[in-house]
Amino acid sequence: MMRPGMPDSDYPDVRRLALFSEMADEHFNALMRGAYVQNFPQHIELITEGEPSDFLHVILSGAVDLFSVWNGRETSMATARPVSTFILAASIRGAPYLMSARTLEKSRIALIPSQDVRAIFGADNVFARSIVTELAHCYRSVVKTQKDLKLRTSLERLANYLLRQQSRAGGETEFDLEFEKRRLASYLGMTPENLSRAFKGLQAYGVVVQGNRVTITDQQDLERFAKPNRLIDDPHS
Amino acid sequence: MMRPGMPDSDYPDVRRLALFSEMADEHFNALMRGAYVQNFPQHIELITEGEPSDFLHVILSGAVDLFSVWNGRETSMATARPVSTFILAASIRGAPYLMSARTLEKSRIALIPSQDVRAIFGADNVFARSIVTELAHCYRSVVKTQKDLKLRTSLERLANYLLRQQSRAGGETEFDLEFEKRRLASYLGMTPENLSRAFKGLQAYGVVVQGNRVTITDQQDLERFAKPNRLIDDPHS
DNA sequence: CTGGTCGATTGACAAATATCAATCAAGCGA
DNA sequence: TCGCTTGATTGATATTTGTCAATCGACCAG
Repeated sequence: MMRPGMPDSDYPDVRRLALFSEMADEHFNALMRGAYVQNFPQHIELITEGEPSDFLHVILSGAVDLFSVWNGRETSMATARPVSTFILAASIRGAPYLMSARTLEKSRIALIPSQDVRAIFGADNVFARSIVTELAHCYRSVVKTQKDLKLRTSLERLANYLLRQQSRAGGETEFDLEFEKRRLASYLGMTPENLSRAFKGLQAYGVVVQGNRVTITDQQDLERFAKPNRLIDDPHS
Repeated sequence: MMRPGMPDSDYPDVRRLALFSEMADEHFNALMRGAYVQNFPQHIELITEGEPSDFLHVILSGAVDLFSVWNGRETSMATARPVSTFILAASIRGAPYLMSARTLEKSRIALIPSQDVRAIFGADNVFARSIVTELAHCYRSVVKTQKDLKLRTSLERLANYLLRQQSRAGGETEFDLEFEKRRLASYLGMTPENLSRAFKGLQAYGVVVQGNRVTITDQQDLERFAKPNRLIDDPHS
């Protein structure tokens, strides 16, 4: 592993995160000095659930899948994309990871020792406030996902997912799925076979899929079916 | 509504919560002075999802159901029992509630203005740290619930739920379900009809149910089926 | 006591979802 | 280019779960 000392060139990207953007320079620099940066190839397991959490992770480039396993079954819980942190809660609590993490592609990851995070947290009120905001946001995200899972059928989940992606892509009629369909299926809580059928089922509402490319020919119609709701689908509210 | 000023007699109960137990007296008292306390009858809706969150709620006695609604469907997300807080995340962020809340029985609830919480948060580092700990705990709880939902069948969820309840009840062979079966069903993500059948299905593993009373005649056997896991079922880890 | 109400249970059936096996199609290295 | 591998799709089928209707049973008010 590399020795502490994140390259200065990575500072601005990290600094731009809401979690770090408001804190004092002095404290930010202290955090960065203790951090490692590593480049990982595709399909590397970064974190195994159950292990003690020693680092806060910041993904600088690439993509990371957060997943969980039980009794031989596996499910994708979330995807971390640059630039964002993951497993903040475990770091803060010093508790074991609840999720595993693996790279979906070649990824550049910064590792900030959890003890440093906790130390700076005590020294910098602004940082403390940012952590609270971030944690509250994470919590609300999971609650939304849980509502999605419990209140909707798989077809409805897919329809709303597509609308959210479309919105993320700037509202364009056409956009690309950001990852493999098998992972999307797992994320949405269904099998790959069922995802295929669900896409077919949405043809009736103007959804066309060719490979990774999705076209929404009649957004109104899809929305009438999907009934998106800001308390589930709006990532910011 | 009562005027601010929580009765002094309620102070100790609130103070005992991890969220408030470490903070300075001065700040705690300031929070309490701005708080209201109200007694609510059974089946009163305290909070409606989507509304702005003006108060941090503390349940002093009784029980509160946190639930969500979408497209005419409803699901129970969690139960708040004394003494604990709920909707901390919404209060902190000043964001709309993601869940509704209703009393399950006659309940006594303290309402602490969110703005007071945010003010004291800025003034008291110890309190800030407690909030972070609490939020991280809440986040991890929801992640566990999501793993439970996505990785297990309804029969497995029920089996593990019973083992958790048994543990909560001190590990006794016999214990009572803490709420209506229809709500339990909703909490576990199934219909009441299916819950009935699931209980029957667990007879094969030594589970006996009479009304609200559950007897686990062969814990080993039930555990072999349920395969409890600390990263899903341990509320503390 | 006696209806009446509400939740729990049961059975029959329908819908949703998963599983298994086969095939298809794109990407890639020799 | 040709196989080879991997993921996606499809069809057939099984399992799980939900729905609907009926009944049961506890509790409560009169």
